[in-house]
Amino acid sequence: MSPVKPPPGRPAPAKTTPTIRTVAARAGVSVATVSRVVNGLAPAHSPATQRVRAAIKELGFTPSRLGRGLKTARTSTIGLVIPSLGNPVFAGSVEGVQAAAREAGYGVLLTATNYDPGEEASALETLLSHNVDGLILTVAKADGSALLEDLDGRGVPYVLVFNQPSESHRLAVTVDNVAAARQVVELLKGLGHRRIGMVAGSFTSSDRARLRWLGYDDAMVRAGLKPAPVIEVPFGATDLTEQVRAVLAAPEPPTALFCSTDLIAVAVIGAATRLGLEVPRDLSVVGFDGIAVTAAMRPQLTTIVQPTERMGREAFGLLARLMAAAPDRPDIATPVLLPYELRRGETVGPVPTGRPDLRSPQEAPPG
Amino acid sequence: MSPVKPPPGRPAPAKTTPTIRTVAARAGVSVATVSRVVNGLAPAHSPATQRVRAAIKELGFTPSRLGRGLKTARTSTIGLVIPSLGNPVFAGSVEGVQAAAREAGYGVLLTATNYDPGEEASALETLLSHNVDGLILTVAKADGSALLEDLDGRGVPYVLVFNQPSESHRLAVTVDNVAAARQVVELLKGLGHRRIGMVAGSFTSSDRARLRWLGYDDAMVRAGLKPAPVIEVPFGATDLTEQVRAVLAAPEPPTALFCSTDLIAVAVIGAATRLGLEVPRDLSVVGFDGIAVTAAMRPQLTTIVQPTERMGREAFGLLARLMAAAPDRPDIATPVLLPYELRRGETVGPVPTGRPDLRSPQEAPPG
DNA sequence: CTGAAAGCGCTTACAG
DNA sequence: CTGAAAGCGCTTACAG
Repeated sequence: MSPVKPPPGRPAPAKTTPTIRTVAARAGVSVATVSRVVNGLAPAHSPATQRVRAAIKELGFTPSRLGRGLKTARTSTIGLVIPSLGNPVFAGSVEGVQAAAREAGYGVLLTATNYDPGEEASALETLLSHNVDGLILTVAKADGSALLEDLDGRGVPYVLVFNQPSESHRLAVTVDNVAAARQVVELLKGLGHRRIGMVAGSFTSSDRARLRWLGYDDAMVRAGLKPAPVIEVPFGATDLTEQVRAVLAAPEPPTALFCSTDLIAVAVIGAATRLGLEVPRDLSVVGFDGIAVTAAMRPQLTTIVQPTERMGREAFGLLARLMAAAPDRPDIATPVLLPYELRRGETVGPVPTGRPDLRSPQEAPPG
Repeated sequence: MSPVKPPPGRPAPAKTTPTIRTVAARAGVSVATVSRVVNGLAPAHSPATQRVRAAIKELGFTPSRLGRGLKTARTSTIGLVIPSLGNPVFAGSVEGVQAAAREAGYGVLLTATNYDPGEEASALETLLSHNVDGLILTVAKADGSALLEDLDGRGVPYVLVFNQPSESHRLAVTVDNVAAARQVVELLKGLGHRRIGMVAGSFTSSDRARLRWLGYDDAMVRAGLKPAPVIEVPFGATDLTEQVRAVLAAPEPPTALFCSTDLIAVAVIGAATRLGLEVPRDLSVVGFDGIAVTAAMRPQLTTIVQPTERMGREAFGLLARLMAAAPDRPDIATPVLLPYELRRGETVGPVPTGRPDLRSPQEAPPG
């Protein structure tokens, strides 16, 4: 009566997956011998080994990770926690982690937390309940994080990416956010800008944003310039017209805006355009991250390019060492600060000599 | 001699993870009872249950998925295969899958194939070796795929995302790519465009690209217009200046370009800008996908917006039904075609009346 | 060089 | 309602 039947030629796929026992029977040896062959612990050319190899091939046997894992307390699986895939900068590190992990025979269990510190804890719980051997994390903040303390206490190996902890015992792969931000300010200053503002993602969701602000603030002060109050915007916001209008309508508006991420920079440029300004003629804009799409855009975004894929790869490398080391020797590896690159792009230019006045009538200066 | 010692206050974290046996001993019951309590099979208020619950809490016990998995042949883990995270359109579906999976207590093992059909097979092997309960895939092509045949043969439950197979027995969550592409052509035609070109990602890496071209071709013919030969570009290319120059330097160059993805559209707009053209004044451009960053850009990209996160969620929903069903009843679910939206944006306009001549001198028309 | 046996942490008929 | 026991697929001392 069933409307669709499989073609009669194809028999029911009741083929049960072969186990080590099936293989042993087929090869006429014990399961121990099969296990040794699979793990490379058997003599390479003995007749028994030959027969086992043949049986494995004929049966298409793959050892179950569950059985193995139960015995060895290892799953060859790591957990990866990131704020969001919506930002391609994280996509880059995920690809790096994933590629390195695959080469090493590890699986990657992925979770996104949507920049919500509350979700971080539950994501971690989920991953831990899947018996991951280690973790690679990008969290809201690395310093004084109860979450990380907890992980330390449990003795779970982990490595941070993007986070830049001040406590050096926490392993992290990142760039020098402070130095990079300083360099942005210096570039802008070199172009003649004195009033440089900063737009940043929410500090409570991103210690990187805060670090970049620190670098901005420091460089401004050193250069004898007055840092402007930071404009914090929520992550994921695509329309920043009102924020940009507000900052440009101030009495002494900035001539350049440093954004803590490329995504914010794109939104700022979009907002400026909508307000009738042209970038960089009327306003210089700099981002941070170096996501691919900003290289294709015209004008090409000026930004700090992070080696995201490499960051992911190196993070897995560190984690692998950690997982291989005895649990009481976590000092086997040290934090990694990777080089970044300031891509000059086309969104910065000299100080505008005059530009559309965005102040609303009632705010216009006397005269 | 070790330079850094843990503070003496904190004892060595030798705390061994509690097992079902530990809990049983603590509560003075058998492991069977603990198992029943954990799985909600014990009487809710019996004294034994109470004691077990207390012991679980005191010990911080979480059942090992390895032990459970060995018994039940389930890992509560699914595999997710996508071409690349570099394209945010996939990031969206990944987030959807991941969120739905987490809510259902499933872990998601992620792998990217870099649009390489060869990597698809090895990625699948890796995932299967991790004993995933099911798979969600975006592959190069769904029709006549040896990979999918193999999966069918093995009886592994899987659901496709983005792929739009013509064979209806393959479960997929996608949009109607052909219809959407037609709609783009109709929009352009309504604006007066007659010479509409198409730039597409490599057909061999993406059956979606081919389907969108099919829709384009069909709509052109129906409208009495002449379809131009498709310009295939490799995935991941950010500089399309030469390709765009070539197509616009042709004798009867297109006045509008339909791109099979947003990322390609962004690159095409960048190339046009570099060539001294203004979009949409000199050239109309339409994308496909609706990735977030194109909403922030000015001019805002005209594109087909796919509900990517929802696609991911629905895919997991289908897979969950499949995994719950008996292996011989795969007909429990049917393919899902989700609605898309044509976002008008700002990159399309009327046919240009005149624009910079991109033909090189030797190609200039006589006179 | 190879095998018999114990055991990793669970679940689940089977008794009682 | 609860427990004793078998067994899921492996690995690994321990003998031989």
